Amino acid sequence: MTLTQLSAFVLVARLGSVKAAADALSVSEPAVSQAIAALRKYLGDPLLTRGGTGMVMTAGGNRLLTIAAQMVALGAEAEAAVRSANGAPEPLRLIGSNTVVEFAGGPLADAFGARSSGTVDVSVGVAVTSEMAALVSQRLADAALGPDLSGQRGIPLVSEPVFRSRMVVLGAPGARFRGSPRQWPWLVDADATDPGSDVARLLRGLGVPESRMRVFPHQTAAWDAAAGGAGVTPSLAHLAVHRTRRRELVPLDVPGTPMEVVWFVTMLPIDRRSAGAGSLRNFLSTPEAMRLLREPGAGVSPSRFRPPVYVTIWN
Amino acid sequence: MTLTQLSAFVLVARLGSVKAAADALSVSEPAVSQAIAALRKYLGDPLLTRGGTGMVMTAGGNRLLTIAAQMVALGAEAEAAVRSANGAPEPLRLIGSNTVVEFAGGPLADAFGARSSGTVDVSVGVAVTSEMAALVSQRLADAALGPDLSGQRGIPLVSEPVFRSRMVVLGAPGARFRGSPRQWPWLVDADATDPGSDVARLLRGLGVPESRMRVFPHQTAAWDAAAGGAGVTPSLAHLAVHRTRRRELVPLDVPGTPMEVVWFVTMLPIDRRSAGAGSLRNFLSTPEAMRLLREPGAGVSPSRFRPPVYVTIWN
DNA sequence: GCAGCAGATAACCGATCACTTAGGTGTGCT
DNA sequence: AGCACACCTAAGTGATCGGTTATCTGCTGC
Repeated sequence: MTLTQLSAFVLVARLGSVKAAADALSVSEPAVSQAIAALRKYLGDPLLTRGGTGMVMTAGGNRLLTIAAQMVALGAEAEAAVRSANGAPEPLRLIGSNTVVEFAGGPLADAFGARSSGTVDVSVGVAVTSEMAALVSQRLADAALGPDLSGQRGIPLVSEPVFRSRMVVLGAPGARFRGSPRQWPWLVDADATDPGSDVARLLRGLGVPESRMRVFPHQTAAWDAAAGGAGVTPSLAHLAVHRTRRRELVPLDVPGTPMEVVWFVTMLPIDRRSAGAGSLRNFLSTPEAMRLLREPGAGVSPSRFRPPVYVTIWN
Repeated sequence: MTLTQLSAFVLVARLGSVKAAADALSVSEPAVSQAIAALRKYLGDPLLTRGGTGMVMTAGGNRLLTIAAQMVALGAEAEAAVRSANGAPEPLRLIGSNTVVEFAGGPLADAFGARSSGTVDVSVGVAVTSEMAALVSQRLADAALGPDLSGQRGIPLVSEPVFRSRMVVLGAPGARFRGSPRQWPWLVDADATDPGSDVARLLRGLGVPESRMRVFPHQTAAWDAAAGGAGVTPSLAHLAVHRTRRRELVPLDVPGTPMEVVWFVTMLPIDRRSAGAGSLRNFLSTPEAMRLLREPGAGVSPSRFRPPVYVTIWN
């Protein structure tokens, strides 16, 4: 399986014809035909078969197309990235759990990018707790914002606390729920699906079964639903302060809460750290960064906005 | 540049040593050394240089690492995907603009997945309007939910209206803003950064400059900020109905609003459509789907939850 | 039934890949 | 200085890649 074979396949799939692909690549038709044949043999799947009008993909071919298209594109990207590396701003990849990124990701990236004008290019990603350590130690991310990761066996990482808060359980002022907390309807954000998150820990401690949870794409949506009386929602106290102050939501008396929560920043040891990562570390201990972490939901300017990407481990 | 060369590079970068990588691959040390040499020559960058302790990456090497790691992983994934294609559920990729996915993505995927139990595997992605047509026509997505895409030159796509709403501008009941709308503080979601979106069209029409916009990661966060009096926010009327009913937000009198907005579903023509895509099309005209589109923010069950991914074109 | 077309197969060829063994070179340590 | 270690380079080898031309096969349309 080579990249040339894959790009031949992608082209045939898109154009629906071997001949057309051969013309596009300006090679002979058998060259393309053989590339496909090699893939077929290697993967043990016909991938494309002759149909009445053009080539038609098998189920396997369909799967391959999306992946192969990415590989081909990445190949080109790799070349471009390396060639333009000198003089370009240093990329800095910051990952965090869902909640952290939702509230602090954008503003942090915005502020840090502005401060180190043009020399670093910050991007923010959402990652699962269990993969954070690996992502940082394998240099696929420069810093992780989330729980303490220093204890990992054999991986030399440095975790430092940057922020403390308390997790409480909120509900609409009027609403009453029956039975013990484990029977209440729990409205949670995506963090709850990450077993290593603080929310998941709290829910496990209370014995809440999956059937009593509804997952919302982000914390703010869960608050909205809770304010409408649909259930209760676990939340960091400082993030919901506007809601609690206006009494749209009030803290409920739930065993185990308020729960102490600490956010750590995790990086490689100082001597293996990139310059950008080092100055991010410094930035995180400034009052400005503290304020951004504490104050929920400030928007960023359009030119700086970048959607967070879900990062998973590419082993 | 071959996949074997790239995986050798990734391994050396991770282990920090050519020898260690060679051992891990159980080949001789020069084999790895030469793979790196070939990459160096091809890309014209040292990538890794000898440093006091272990190999240290150049700027170019750093860029290459992230991309190469993905390529290697995708290679393995491609094999697995094709090999397990028979009998596995058909993957169905639905893309939409930011707002659509935020409110309707999860519930739609949840409901459609449940209805066609086990035979399709729905995943939802966010895409930019300008890339939607290409993504669908190149079969990198099966359906797009967003504006009408049928007019594109030469690309045979079918767009059908599935939903109508009106876009209004909302603000906190008490708040007063000075001057003309173009000088107000506008709190927008990520859709506003997509020039093809309805929000961007509205803002352009009003002549709002970038400097007067603050971008929030999602619409709900923008509402929150607007309810706090920080500015005004454009929004689809039906999505904000809870807020307007509770009078946390009220519609403002802005020229050009309310603006008619229609969501279309775009797919390949019927004869080129996959089975899953066809039944998704049918599902979208059921009352259940209509209800999901109309009613904002229902959560999904934890086992079904999947974070939306940002999809871009892989050329 | 047959021409015409598109794709597969065959036979062949030079270039490169991936790997080996052998020897050269740079760096850190005692 | 000299040793040890890790990396690089050289030379050689079989396998495969990527390409060609020529030929075969299967389908479509008339």
